[in-house]
This record gives sequence, structure tokens and C-alpha cells, in this order.
Amino acid sequence: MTTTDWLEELRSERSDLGRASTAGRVADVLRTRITEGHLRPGTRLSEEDIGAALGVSRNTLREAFRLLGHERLLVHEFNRGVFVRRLTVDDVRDLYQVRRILECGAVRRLAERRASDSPPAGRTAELLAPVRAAVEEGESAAAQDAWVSVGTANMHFHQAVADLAQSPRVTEVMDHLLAELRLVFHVMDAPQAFHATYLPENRAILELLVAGDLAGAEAAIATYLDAAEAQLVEAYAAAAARG
Amino acid sequence: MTTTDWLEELRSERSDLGRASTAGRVADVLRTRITEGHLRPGTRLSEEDIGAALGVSRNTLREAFRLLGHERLLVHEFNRGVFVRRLTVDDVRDLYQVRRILECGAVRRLAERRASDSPPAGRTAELLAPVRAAVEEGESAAAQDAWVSVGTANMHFHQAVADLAQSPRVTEVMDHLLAELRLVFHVMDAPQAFHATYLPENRAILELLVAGDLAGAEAAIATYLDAAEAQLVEAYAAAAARG
DNA sequence: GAGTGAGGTATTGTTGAACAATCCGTCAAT
DNA sequence: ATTGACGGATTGTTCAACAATACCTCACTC
Repeated sequence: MTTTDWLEELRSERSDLGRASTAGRVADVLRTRITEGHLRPGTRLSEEDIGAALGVSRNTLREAFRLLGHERLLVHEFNRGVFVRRLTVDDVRDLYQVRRILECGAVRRLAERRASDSPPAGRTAELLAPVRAAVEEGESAAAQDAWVSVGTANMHFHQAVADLAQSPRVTEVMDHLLAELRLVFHVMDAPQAFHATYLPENRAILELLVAGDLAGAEAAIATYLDAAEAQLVEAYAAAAARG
Repeated sequence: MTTTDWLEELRSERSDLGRASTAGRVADVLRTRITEGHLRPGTRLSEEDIGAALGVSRNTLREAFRLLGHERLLVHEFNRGVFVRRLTVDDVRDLYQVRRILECGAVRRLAERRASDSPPAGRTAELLAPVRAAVEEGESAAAQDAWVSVGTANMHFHQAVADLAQSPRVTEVMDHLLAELRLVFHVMDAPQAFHATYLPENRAILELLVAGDLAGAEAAIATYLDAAEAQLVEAYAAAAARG
């Protein structure tokens, strides 16, 4: 426990301190409202109404809107207002396209790093710890029939896979992608069942990773994503057809 | 020229029209000022001064700051102000890590798409047109000793490679990454020579792509990025050493 | 009845000013 | 040399106002 250790700890907490911004907190509130489905896609967010409801000025609310707009949860149409994003089927396809590149790419980079130089075998297990944690989180949630938790655990799993790239920017992009995807899940009749379907696959991918079969893991992720995309696109078309 | 063609043209111009926002235009001005190196990293941007200089109110300027903050060109420190981003060596490494995943991933996805189903051979040439255009743009710029144009052509090349994924989100992320990288290039003594070095490599990668050797192209891009990263990191350390 | 045009209303875009909160440099004190 | 207090400067946030734009309604024409 040297002095620098203390400083490092404090440094990591500094980001939490910075969250004091009002606009940031407003954005947090709206974000959860959106991702949890209380605000349906297409809904228009009136500056005046929401500003009054949350007790913040229009200017501050606008800053919050910008934040969420860049996360693609809101769309800002000039002189018309902001709306909860309504994703098209093409958006869904694109989201999975990027996920294929990112998640598979993360595993691939891991493989290249191991092949070349820097892989103390112990560190691999340490690196996979978040993945394992997410898998177990999902399984135990399913065992308790906590279906919403299964959904978030699934998100954690894929976030953990992307984090294998050990790249802050990949992490951030992935975070935004998953937030967007949450907009989509609400169109499904039974999102719980949808997520539960993939629990065994998560476990299988984890096993491949720990076994060191990175090419196999990459392939498994790819087919995983293809299947999920197909399922979502179908559900999306059905939802669009009936209204 | 059917009716739908007309509509498509108009649709592409709509984005230009939407740029009428004052905050957006202010952001444009600042963005070029930053990426062209007139505003050095670490510079603090005073709300009052810049607002007066550009003739916009503080509130509008703040919206512009948020926009550039999300593009990672500015950092916003609470109660202290906004600063032109100062990238660390770790940032440079991360940027290239993401570029490896994105650019190689785009080529890889192209390969998978060709292997499976949908590749009319004619469309491949059409897809590669922007890549070829960027290569020739760079070569002709070098022939005329227009070194700054060589730099932008190089950006266009890599943007075109990423666009092979045919994913709007990949395009956008890549756009932001390259904007960030522009912040880095200015620390080099001779960025012109740096970019010119890679002109033959761009040509070689293009040839591999048209020849259909996608695995070879992917490998070439990877070694390309490794070399560029090493060169930049070295220059960056040198610049940091001398102050 | 369908489509067109004019006018009114509501909402957003932008500005300017104001006040509180916070940071930064200075200076005195220990 | 470190600490603590003070004061100036900048940011965070709000409010009120006006201009610009979009949407709705309604009369009008064919």
C-alpha cells in the first residue's frame, strides 16, 4: 500500500464526483425511463412539460437532451423537438453488424496478443473473470425466475466480452450499442424468454474462452449474434405489421 | 431517373439543411480550428471570450461545447471549463486498438458476406470505388507536393476501408476516431512525411482487395496499423520528453 | 370530396441578464 | 514550507423575452 495506491483509488472515484452536474442527473433519470420502456419510442419530449416536471430550466434540460441524443436514445429534429428514438429494422441489423465486429474483434485481438507476446496464463483467467461473473449472474437469476435480471445479466455478458479488447473506447461504444438495443427489446412479446434462450450459449462461449479455443469462441459468438438478430428482426417485422 | 431518385437526392441534402442550427455551426468552426492545429491541446476555451468573438450567447456556445465534448475533441471539467483535449500515449494506443478491430473487422465481414451469399462480383468493384478514389487522391496530392492534402487523403482511405462494413454506426465511430487522431498528428515534427510513408501501403492494400485476397488485405492493414502506432508512440514520447 | 392556401397558436431556437457556487491566485500567519 | 482566509474571475443554473418555425384549423377553389 504505497502512497501511489491511495492516489489511484481516489482518482477512480473522481469520476463519480463529477456527476454532480444537474444536466447529467436529468439525463440519468430520462435514460432509465427510456431503457425500461416507460417512454415509448416515438414519444415527443416537450421541453416545457418535462422541465416543469423535473424542476429544471429549459436550458439545463436541453443539455440533458444533447447527452441522450448522442447516445442515440433521443433524436433531435430541428425546430420540432426531441423524440424517443424509433429504431428501424435496418437499425437492428446495423447494431448486430457492429456487435459482430466488436465482440468478435475483441476475442480476436485477445488471440493475437496471446500468440505474439504478452499472455501470462494467470492473467487470462483474471481477464475472463467478468465474463464468468456475468454468466453465473444470468444462471442464478434464471433459477430464481428473476427474468428482468436475466436480461441485464445478458447485457453484462456481452459487455464483458467486448471488454476483452481492454479498450476504453470499445467499452464505451458497446455500452451505447446495448442501450440502443434495450429500445428494441420492448417490442418483443416475451423478452424474458428471448434472453433465457441464450443462457446456455453464454456458458458454452465461456467454456471455449477458458479452454483457450479463441477461434471457436469467436465463431460461436458470430452464430449467436446471427441467431439473435434473425429472431429480433422477425419480431420487429411482426410488431410493425400489427401496428 | 425515376421519381424515387429525385427523392433520394433531396433526402441526402436534408442533412445539410438541418445544419442551420447555430450551435452546430459554432461547433463546425471550432472543430476545424482544433483539428487543423490552431488550437493546441490543453488550451482552455473561455465561454465569455469565445462567445464574444463568435457573436453567440453563452448558452448556445455551451451546446456547441457539448457536441465537441462528445466527439472527444474537448474535455469538460466541472466548474473549471472546457479544454482542448490532450491525448496521452495510452489514448494513442487505444485509438489504434479500435482501428485494428474496426478496419480489419470491416474487411473480414466483407469476406464472410462474400463467402456466404450475397456478392455479385460487380458490386464488389462498386464497393471498392471509394477506397480507390482515396488512394489516387493521395498519390496525386503527393505528386503535387500538396502535403496537407496527402494527410486528408490518408484519412479518407481509412474511412473508406471502415465503410466496407456498410454500417452507418461504424462509419460514425471511425469518423470520430480519425478526428481524435488529428489531435495527435500535430505533435510530430513532419506529419507530411509521416503520411507520405504509407502511400504505397494504401495502394498495396487496394490491390489485395480488388484481387479478392481479403485475408491478405486484413493482415496488411494490421501490420500497417502496428507500424503507424509504433511511429506515433515514439514521436509522442519524444515530444513529451522535451516538454 | 380532394387538394390548396391563409392565418393563428404552440413550441422550439437563441439571446441577455442575473445570481449562486466553485475555483484560483494572493497574501498573511504559524 | 504549510496552512488558512480573502477576493476576483469563471462557470453552473435559472429566468424572461423575442424571433423563427412547425402544426392545426378552416375557408376556398375546382
